[in-house]
Amino acid sequence: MKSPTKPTPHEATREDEDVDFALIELLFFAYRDFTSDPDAILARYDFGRAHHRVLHFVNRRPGLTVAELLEVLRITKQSLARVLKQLIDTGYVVQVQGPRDRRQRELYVTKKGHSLALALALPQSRRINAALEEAGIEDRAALERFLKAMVDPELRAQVDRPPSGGDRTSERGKME
Amino acid sequence: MKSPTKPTPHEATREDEDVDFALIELLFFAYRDFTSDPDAILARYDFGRAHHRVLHFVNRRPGLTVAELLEVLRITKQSLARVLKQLIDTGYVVQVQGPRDRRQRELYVTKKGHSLALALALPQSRRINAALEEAGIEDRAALERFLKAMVDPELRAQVDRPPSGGDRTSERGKME
DNA sequence: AAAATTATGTCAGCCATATTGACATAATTA
DNA sequence: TAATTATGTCAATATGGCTGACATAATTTT
Repeated sequence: MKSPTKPTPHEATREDEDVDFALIELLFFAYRDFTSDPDAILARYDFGRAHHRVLHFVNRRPGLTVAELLEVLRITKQSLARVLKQLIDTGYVVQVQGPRDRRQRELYVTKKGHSLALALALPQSRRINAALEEAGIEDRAALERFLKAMVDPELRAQVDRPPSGGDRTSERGKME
Repeated sequence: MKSPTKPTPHEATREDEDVDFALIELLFFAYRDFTSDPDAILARYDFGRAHHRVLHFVNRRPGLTVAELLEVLRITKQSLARVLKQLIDTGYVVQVQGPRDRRQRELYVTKKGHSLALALALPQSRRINAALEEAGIEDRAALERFLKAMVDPELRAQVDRPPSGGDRTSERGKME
């Protein structure tokens, strides 16, 4: 009857039950709105999400090198270049020659950059807090464990890297 | 001493404590890897993430109209156009003239589209399940509540819309 | 010391995905 | 009949990715 080449609508099948569409969609919607918060702010600075991500990680990991930033963002050098240059040219980020290895450029936010990073993070933080309360989350640690477990195992080191001590000179570098 | 115009590195301040950087970053990393799963598959079809999102929602909300799809994806008609056209031309999605309003085009996946949607969702679902187990999540409902609470309140209706009953003809439409 | 490697920067070009604004058509509603 | 609505399409533009090639300086290896 129905030629197999003529496309026709199709119903869900039994296998659909095996797939966790609920959480897949919830993650999509949650992240969609989570990232929408800073957009309005960024537009006022003629910045985009790419600038946001760079600024965020430089703020959180002061002294980060270019190579490390590329690994965290999972983008290429060329993709980073323009965005980073703009942030430097407009005084949000500075580069410092690496003390151990002078080829490296350690990245730091300026006061201006720190302020903007904070301003961008604030609405996101508020959204998170509101959601935690609204959902009546008691076990916040469980939520953190879940999100961390969503990360590729070999990349989880990136998650644990936030500026704990303050002195990062001993953390990185293959001084053998 | 230090001219205020010359950018210099800057330290974290007290306000940083008020911001939930931990969860902000966890969301970033979790979502980064969550979306990376389907990419390898999509590349084999010469599709991108835009195709994935369209296919996902058409699969999950059969009979969705173009306007509804635009609202869910939060993109413009023109952004959708090319991607949707490609999916239709290659037989993954079909349009059916709306029965109530013949201006509308109801969107449906074909069998081919359904298969691909499922194939794309599978690794994501597996990642979620692995993370739930690994994190020892007992209260899955709490996680769902949290994610849903992250969504803008006025947009939460979109979250609840998945095809529950199977018969969707009575769910939507403004028949009073 | 010379050679190889590494970290960074830059150039040129390409692609995917998003945007806005304008306009056309058909169908519905007023 | 007139206005509105749902969709489609055209043109132009922006952003943020990509690859490949090449240059420079600094470090490491030989």
